[in-house]
Amino acid sequence: MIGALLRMPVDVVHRQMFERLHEHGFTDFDPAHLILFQWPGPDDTRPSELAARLQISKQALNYLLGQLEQLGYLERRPDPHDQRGKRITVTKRGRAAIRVMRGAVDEIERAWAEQLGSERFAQLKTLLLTLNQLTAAREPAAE
Amino acid sequence: MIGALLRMPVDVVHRQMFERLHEHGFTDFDPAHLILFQWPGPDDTRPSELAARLQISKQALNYLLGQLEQLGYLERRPDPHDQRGKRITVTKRGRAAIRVMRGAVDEIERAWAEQLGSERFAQLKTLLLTLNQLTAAREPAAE
DNA sequence: CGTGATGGTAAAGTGACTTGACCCTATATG
DNA sequence: CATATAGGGTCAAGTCACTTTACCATCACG
Repeated sequence: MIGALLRMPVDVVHRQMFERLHEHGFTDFDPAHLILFQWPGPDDTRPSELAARLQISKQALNYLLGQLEQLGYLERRPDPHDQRGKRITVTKRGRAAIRVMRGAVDEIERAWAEQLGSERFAQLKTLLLTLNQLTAAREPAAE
Repeated sequence: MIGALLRMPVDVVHRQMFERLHEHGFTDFDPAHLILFQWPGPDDTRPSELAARLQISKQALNYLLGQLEQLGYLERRPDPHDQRGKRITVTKRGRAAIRVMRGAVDEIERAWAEQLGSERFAQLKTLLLTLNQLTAAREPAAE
């Protein structure tokens, strides 16, 4: 049952993000694009590096990059240090969308802090953080 | 960043479940099937009711039910009280798989309780639970 | 009864992926 | 220097968990 307990807040965050994105006119942003903007975001990273981090194939990433480039959220430009490679650059529009998403998350956090009380909410965050660190220690991230 | 904090434990639970399922010979169980076995499980429910609960279309559910029936995890039998309807019945094999999944979750919970200390883990669960209740109150579940 | 709602299914389409094959450039080795 | 091998990226085709559309069968009701 802990699975549901954890899953539900994630859903709430996602819903809030899309609600706010929609309100701010980012109606072309798709749920599938979210994965790309997970912390710390795609700015100034190489596609293959990002694909590895996100645990999807280079092709799948490229497919999403193509959409997001066409929508004007980011650009793929040649890597100056490696003739083979590209680097992803988040555009102004992309940064604006990120701000909206971060704002939505902040909003949720404030609401939760208010409902739980700020010290209990701080506890929750600390507990989740240590849990992350503990399990991250046991499961070395893909290199 | 709270998104990542919440998402990661969910992933850990899923990975553990599939590891254990695999070890117990349920190698044909697919990640897509997981949604069907979310609490409280599909046993003795009608397909359309379950589809509504899971927020997917009746057709999508039926597609998954077909697979799981073929794999012997459950059966669709006519509803005795309604000639139109069916009822889902979890088979012996299905119940065995559920036991393995629940066991995997228990295992994770014990590990976390050990790492965080049992009273801090209890705190975490309580906090998540109240968070769920609070947000559930604000967002009435689909009827 | 018959009319509209409800439960289920068949068929076709969609889209986010995967696998496989390939090109180009970089790096290492003889 | 030459050549092999590895790494970064892309094109093409296939897969599969869905959705949309359309439809049949049964139920509840006036």
